[in-house]
Amino acid sequence: MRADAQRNRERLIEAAREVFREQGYDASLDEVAKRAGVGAGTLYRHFPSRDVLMDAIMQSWVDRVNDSADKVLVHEGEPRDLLLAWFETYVGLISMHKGGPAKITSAMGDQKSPIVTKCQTLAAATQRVVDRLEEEHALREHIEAVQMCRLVGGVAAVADNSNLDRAAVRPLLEVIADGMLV
Amino acid sequence: MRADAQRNRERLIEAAREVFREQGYDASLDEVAKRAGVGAGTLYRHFPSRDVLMDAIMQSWVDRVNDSADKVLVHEGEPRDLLLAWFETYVGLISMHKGGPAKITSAMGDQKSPIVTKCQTLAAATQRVVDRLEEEHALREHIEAVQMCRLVGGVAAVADNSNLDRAAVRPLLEVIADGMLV
DNA sequence: GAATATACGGAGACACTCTCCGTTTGGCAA
DNA sequence: TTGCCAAACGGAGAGTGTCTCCGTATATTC
Repeated sequence: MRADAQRNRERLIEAAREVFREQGYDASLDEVAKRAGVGAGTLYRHFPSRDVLMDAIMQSWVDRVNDSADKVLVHEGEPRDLLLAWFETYVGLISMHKGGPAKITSAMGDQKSPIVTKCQTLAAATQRVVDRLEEEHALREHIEAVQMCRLVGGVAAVADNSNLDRAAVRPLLEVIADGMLV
Repeated sequence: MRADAQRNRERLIEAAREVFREQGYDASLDEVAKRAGVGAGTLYRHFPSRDVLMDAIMQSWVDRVNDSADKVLVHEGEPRDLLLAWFETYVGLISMHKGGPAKITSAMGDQKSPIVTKCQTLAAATQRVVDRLEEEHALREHIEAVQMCRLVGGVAAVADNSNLDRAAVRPLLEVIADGMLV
């Protein structure tokens, strides 16, 4: 890749991160291009769709997901606490941008989505939590990581849309946890 | 209201019903106006926003919600079956249009939403189910109807976005039910 | 330093929302 | 029945956003 192309790509990602954080996932892409100081054509050449741009933004996020799972899994204690800690972490991770929860959760399981890799990262991290709980025989049968992602993602999407705070989300997560634990 | 205004209003609702069913909640409103054979101005005079139009479409739906709750409540049997029957009914009711689940669920609890009345109808129907289950002492403590609506609505939204079928939704609803029952 | 592939920029086509205002019409009073 | 006018209509067009096309500029290679 040419040096100027590389530079523009990075500027665009940085600008998009800013704009999306300020205005949510629906922000104008022309605004992103303008803020990056490039033409609209340049943006669309690098990132043919909003989703591809989103995916690029989230590179550093992948590391954060894995770190968070590590952190949750070192905690010793009740399975219920572990599971709830992961749920709250999960909600936090997918709620970085307005509209994020719905976007990510609806891509969950769709192999053709531009953000598959992100979903797989999340699913894999959740799988680690599931594995741990299964070792401890704490989970009911037939509970799969993808179901966890969908349920918790659904709650996160509702919370995102309705501007619910942590306190309102907690009991919803508790219901899900209680429905999954023996 | 003048006779022509009344007629146009009805035509618009009918056209919107069609267009939204075909193209989802995001369909073009100009298309609705065109299909109804009226100008855009007429549409916006009758229905200042998409939500107000949505609300009008759903008039007949209110009756359906109440009928459905009646039907579910006559069934004798295990509390779990009753609850799951209501959940599946609920998902069906809010999934009539693409984008409906997210729309309805995010308006749940927002007093300023143009579709409050619809949400209240749903919440009231759910409350009837909650009341029945509480009579039977089948529910855990601190379970509220609005939480049920949010959880089940979240699942419905995910299913809507990801095109999940009934079979994939069922286990998610079971987790929620098990998390709520004693 | 010339040649060439690569990338840039932004004008503009297209789509959608919503408003404004000149025109038309339904309904009532005489 | 007629004439009036408030009520309602329609659609052009302004505002905003998406995305493409292609003439121009520049990084890289030899």
